[in-house]
Amino acid sequence: MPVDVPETTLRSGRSREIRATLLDEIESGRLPPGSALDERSLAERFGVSRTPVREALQQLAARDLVRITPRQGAEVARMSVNQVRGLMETLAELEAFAARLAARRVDTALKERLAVCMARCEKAAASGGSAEYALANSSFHEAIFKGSRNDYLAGQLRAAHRLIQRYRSRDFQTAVQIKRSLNDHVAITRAICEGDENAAAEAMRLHVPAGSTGFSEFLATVPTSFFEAEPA
Amino acid sequence: MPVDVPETTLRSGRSREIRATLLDEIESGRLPPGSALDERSLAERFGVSRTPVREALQQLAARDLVRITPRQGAEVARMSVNQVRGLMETLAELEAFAARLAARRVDTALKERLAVCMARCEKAAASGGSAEYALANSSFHEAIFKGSRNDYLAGQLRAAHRLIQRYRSRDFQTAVQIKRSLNDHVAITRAICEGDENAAAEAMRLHVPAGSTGFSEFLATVPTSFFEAEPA
DNA sequence: ATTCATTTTGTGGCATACATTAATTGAGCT
DNA sequence: AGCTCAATTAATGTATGCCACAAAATGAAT
Repeated sequence: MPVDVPETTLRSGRSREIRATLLDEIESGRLPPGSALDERSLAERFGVSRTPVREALQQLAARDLVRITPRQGAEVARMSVNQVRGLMETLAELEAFAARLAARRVDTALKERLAVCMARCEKAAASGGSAEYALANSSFHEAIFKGSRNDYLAGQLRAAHRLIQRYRSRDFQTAVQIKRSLNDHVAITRAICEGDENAAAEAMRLHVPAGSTGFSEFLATVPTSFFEAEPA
Repeated sequence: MPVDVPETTLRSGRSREIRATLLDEIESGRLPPGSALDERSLAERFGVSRTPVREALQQLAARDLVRITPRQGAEVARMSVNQVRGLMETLAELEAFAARLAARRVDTALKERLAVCMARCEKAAASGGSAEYALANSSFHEAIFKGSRNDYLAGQLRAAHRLIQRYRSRDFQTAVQIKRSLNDHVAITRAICEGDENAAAEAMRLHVPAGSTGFSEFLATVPTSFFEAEPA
């Protein structure tokens, strides 16, 4: 089917574009865990052949966001309860370590970025928008990732967040949760700015709902269909 | 149609087979960082078309073992010195955390596995084989990964080891290094078996050449061609 | 001789066609 | 009717070819 006028002509990056779109839809929860990913449907939807779709799926599968069963197709990956627990446990530790490094290596640029993010969080908390606060919260954590000055660590943290995100989309629903989060942020920010590693790490560890008792509460909010049978 | 010898006819999993082979060759250092990965050459070498080769490369690229530059081809990924530093730093922390969890959750099965691995390490150290000790060392660490009872953490640790492995293939060359490693193992094993989390974590942190002063020594052993220019 | 524009060539990206296998359906039998 | 098994179907896996882009090679002008 010749597309008469080469309007696009940018014939590079189709696969990446598809991967990014699927990634966003999986992360946001529009494609919940267990959704079937039919190559033909996706190809038709994106107006391309199956080839770039397959490549996008392969890459997402290598990142554990998609599960490809040979000869049986692809679906949005499900995690077992134990996997979720392990991921949360590890995430808490990695976030705490990032906070520790940020405190160890803090400079004026980081302090300014944290101040900006905190202002944004407070504004979002005041306006009461749940989605708005979630975004502000992400920017706060991202600032700490960068502040750790450890690109590998930052990458691992982003990957872990991508995996857990869709299981957490129900966070920040209540004003109480937002208030608690904001208080934690204040403590974390102070510890980092004072260069107190241990305080920063400990404050962050408590902030992530895994070190504390929040995990069972958290699990209760996740639809059972999101979970995989145990052996994984 | 007679006279049709079915050759292999195991026509399923071509792509996975290729991926596994390339993974092994990258890990082992037979394909050092910077090696060009030409799709047509690889296809010819494996006796397949470019399609499964491409899929294997895409998956390896998603795991940061291969770098694909659009319209310019693939090569075995190089890391910048800063990336190596960050990876080692994170690896030390993750290993320490795994040791902590193993100490917290230790049972008789883990104690037995550790005893077996320690015996194997001592035997390898006595026989003096560098490659042999490296394998025994891996089994020791793997036992701790399993002992952490955290599959996600174990997976991240294995991935990190895969990334750093080819930069470390020159470890355990001298008897002094092996002796030091073995001493560390003794301390780690004792702490885990006693259920002393803090001691286990600290002993492991010192064991990984990153927390201690060993990093510059380590860097000195890596060929400069393995490194990427800084911005990454 | 050096530099810049042009052509050439090689390689990657995507589409299309074919092969293979798992799921499905329906006929035949108990 | 229920079950078994085979033919069909539908989807994945692989092969092949065309096209676009980037680096290398070539040639012209300064």
